[in-house]
Amino acid sequence: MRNRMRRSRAFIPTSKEAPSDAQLASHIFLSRGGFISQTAAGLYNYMPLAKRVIKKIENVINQEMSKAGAEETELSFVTPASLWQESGRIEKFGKELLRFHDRKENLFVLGPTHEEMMVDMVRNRVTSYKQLPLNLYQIKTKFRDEARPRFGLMRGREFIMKDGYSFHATVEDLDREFDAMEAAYKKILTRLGLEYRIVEADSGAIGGTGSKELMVLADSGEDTIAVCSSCEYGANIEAAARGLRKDIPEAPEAAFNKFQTLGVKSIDDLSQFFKVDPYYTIKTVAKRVVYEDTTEIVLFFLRGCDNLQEVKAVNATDALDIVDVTEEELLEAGIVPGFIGPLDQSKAKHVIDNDLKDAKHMICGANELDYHFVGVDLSVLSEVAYFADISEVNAGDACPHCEGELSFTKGIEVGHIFKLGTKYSEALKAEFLDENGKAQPFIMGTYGMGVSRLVAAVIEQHHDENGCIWTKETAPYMVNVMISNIKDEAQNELGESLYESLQNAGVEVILDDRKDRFGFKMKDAELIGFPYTIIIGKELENGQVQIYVRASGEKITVDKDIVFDKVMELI
RNA sequence: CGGGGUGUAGCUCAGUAUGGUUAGAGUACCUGGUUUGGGACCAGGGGGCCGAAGGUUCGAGUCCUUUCACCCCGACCA
Repeated sequence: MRNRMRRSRAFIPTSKEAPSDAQLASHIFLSRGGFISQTAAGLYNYMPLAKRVIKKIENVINQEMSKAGAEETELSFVTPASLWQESGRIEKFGKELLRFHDRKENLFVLGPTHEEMMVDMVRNRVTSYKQLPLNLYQIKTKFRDEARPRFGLMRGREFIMKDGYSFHATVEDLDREFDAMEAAYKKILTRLGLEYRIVEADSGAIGGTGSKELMVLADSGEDTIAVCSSCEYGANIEAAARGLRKDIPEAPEAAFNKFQTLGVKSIDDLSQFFKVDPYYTIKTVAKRVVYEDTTEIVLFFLRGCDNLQEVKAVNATDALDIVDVTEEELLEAGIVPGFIGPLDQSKAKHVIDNDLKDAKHMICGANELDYHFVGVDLSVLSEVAYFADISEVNAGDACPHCEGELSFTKGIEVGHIFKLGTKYSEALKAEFLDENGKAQPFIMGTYGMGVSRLVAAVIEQHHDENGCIWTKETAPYMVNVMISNIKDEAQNELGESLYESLQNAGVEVILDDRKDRFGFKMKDAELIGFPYTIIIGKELENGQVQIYVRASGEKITVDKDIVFDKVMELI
């Protein structure tokens, strides 16, 4: 049977040059390799090769979800805004929600995630604890009108995501399912051939607990994650915790006193002025904290050697957002920039880092121009002040779980799972009757995985200067049969017969039967990244062909009669 | 959403300070020929509303105004 998986007939528009705006390897090679084409900011067409890769990733996800007992669904992409009003998220999501009216002037949004839709589908249809648990998912295009889409498939406005939602009668059952989903996600990433890390994360605007992100490790990743050198601990820097500090510097002995410190404002100046380690100084970060309808100045206090982690700060203050504050605004509030200390609780709300609880021998601002206190003992504040974890971990800090050390690495967030609890089921009044006949809101979990982002992530982790290197489970074609010179009868004949026998054996194979020269076709094969290319060329005179292994770059010379068996063995 | 940049051939870009033949190059494409183990060579050829609208001018890719799009830094981002 003849088919069209011939390079001479296929639509695979490769090119030597990448779009001028492409920065990431995945963006460059997916564009050059004829996988994707851009239509507008953050919008891409998937050309045949990309579509094949996407299908392969989806297959792996479907298989593992099926094994884990989850059922596939597909919800409408256009969703009524009324559901978003019901959950209260229409305001929170803001401009990322693309809204529009239909001909009857009803308001709709393009689904950026489908909690509301899924809960709406299930409510009043699942009404008894006997019907639980339930795990439903879909793989579908999502749309988020990102303020700044970038990096090709990595961060588009339109993207494909697998989003799953589970419904439970008890918290224990949710915990069980959550662990099962984590295990399934690990299997998926392992099968796709990715090196990854599961990290603790901030649950963000969607709310919930037990938040974990699946990070594909790559230098180009947008997220910074802290990982332990000896145990499994890993966390997004937004949520990373640390153990007790071991090498505490020698404390400066001094009785409580006020010192004149002319013009000494920064931590650097301060530690030099008093010749003490910044560990014993108190850093103040003043911010304006934004709530739904008000804002206020909040002072965050940390050890001089630490930095404020803004996501933690937002969580600690229960705020919507945190923005910078100007010196003028501080002065207006009676606060003296450069000389702020935690001993005056009257001017603004204070949040003190946990690591400062009961700290002694400290140096801090005296809330008076050009004066600092030394020998400060913060235990006086233990009962009155508000303490929280607001500091960002540093490389070299101790692991919170073992004797190891934390270091930073970059990751691409390809999955996020967390426990929603009853947030949406309560808002949408989705309830079931429990064993006592009492109405209870569903206890929910949610499990997301970025399919189109995974396409990019595979390439970020697997490429070289010549192009893509697809893993076995992601390759658009496993074998590329290349006829070096199509005018050569013998080469042609062998190419055609190998092409056919591999197809009959169920191998995904493409035949490069183009009239181009050897070098051109090799470069093209490397750019696209087929795992194996059978080179039928000059060596055929000696009855031999070569198998080019894309990942290693090696060329295995084999007798033409055993090449089929050899390939079947390799793949 | 703030700050900046760029729009000229399918793609990558010159040309715009100082307005003036028929708007260029490389690459890709078509024809013919030579070539066939690392993105070949020779010859010929097609391809453009110079992002859009308005204006200044005898004359605008070039100057002015408006607008749209795309990109970069930041903010944002289940």
